[in-house]
Amino acid sequence: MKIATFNVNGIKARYGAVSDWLREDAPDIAVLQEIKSTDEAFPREIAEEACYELHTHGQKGFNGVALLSKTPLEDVTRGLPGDDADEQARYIEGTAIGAGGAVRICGLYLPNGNPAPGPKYDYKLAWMARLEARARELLAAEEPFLMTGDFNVIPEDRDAARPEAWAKDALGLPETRRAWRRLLNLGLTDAFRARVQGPGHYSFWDYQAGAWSRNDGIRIDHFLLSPAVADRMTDCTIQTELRGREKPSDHVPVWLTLDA
DNA sequence: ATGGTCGTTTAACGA
Repeated sequence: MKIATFNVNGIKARYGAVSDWLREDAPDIAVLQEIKSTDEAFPREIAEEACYELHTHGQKGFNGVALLSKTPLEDVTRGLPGDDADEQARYIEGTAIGAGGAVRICGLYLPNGNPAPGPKYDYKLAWMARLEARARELLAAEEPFLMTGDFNVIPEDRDAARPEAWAKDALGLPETRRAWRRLLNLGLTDAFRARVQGPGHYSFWDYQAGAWSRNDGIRIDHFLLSPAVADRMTDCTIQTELRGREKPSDHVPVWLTLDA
């Protein structure tokens, strides 16, 4: 089973790119972020024409996440538990039933948090604490799961071309990295880092200042795997090539392959 | 130190 996460930066602007990607690369499950669309305005035919079941959790103009699956997902839920007043569409879960067993897919678009310090950074840290609580629940239930999406977290210096440029940014601040390590310390696996240790592997390049042409990137799109799912991983790769195409997103897909 | 680029929505705001 192949699962891909992709921050598309607007599903309408990326209609052609995402449509081509689904047909050519055919993930079994696609986890999308920043659809920037309401559920009603989402172009459903992008999924239907490529034979995907579609589940969206959108809002007008900003944020928004989606799950696309070749086979039906069970128990789809929307929103991250822990704050009933949170109106931002950043989280969706569904259970995939594969030959290797059931996996709970948690798709997320973690808050950017800039400027830091400030209320937006407070919201990011509170959101990360809620994500940790959700991970604890799933671990306690012994439910195999993965959390994937745009985490807006640069885990370590090797995950940025210029780490010094991010040291005081909400994506790279020590408190952000501590919250990330709390997730790892629960026993979750950073899938890409379990496969590749070296520097120079990124998933985002800013549109500005020729960041892509200078390979001035950061790795912020991740897969975190529960122990049972980590045991099933056979590969994890970044589809860097997509960033060089016409009218790209500023993020590229990250892929996870599980046995069966 | 500033501005540089996109997407959504149409004057800024978010990233």
